[in-house]
Amino acid sequence: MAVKLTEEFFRRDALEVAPDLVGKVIVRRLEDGTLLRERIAETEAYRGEEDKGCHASKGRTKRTEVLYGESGVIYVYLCYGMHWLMNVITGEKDFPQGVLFRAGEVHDGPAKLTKYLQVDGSFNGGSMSSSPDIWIEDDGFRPDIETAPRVGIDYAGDYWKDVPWRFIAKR
DNA sequence: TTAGTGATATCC
DNA sequence: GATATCACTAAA
Repeated sequence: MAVKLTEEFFRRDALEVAPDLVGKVIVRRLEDGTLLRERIAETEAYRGEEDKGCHASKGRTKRTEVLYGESGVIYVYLCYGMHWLMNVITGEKDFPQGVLFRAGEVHDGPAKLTKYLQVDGSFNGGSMSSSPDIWIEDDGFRPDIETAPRVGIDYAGDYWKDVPWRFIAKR
């Protein structure tokens, strides 16, 4: 029995939402009606302006604007000119925090996920809790979860790059 | 290990 | 206007 996650699910702290999302299923409906499903295997939390790994740490800009918005909003960001990374915003409005979808069970790697799901910049600012094209389901599966330091943010400094805000489903 | 890629931010 | 930076991947 699959339940679609609502905006309330995302309105909690990123550090609660991120591990809760592991084991959930991303469902993507393509324009021709095809349904793509991918169980989430790995997420990372980005939380607050003081988190040097979070884009919002540099202040509120055009790019990070959606981080400050409503929970459940999709934040899609083009990295290195060729990779779309997908996040969902969590927590209250005006507090920048979100969860990055880092890997699925099948498609391991943030850019591979978006490539498979055919997510691009046009999804930025959309909603994960009320969009007809993409949403997340809870089918009751509860994996064991491991934590680890986040990756790809060595520039963030000794403290922030080691914070264990990465959540991985055990196999 | 390194090249490739382009939007964004920051600096003239 | 120009340059530096980057939550990555693939190829070697």
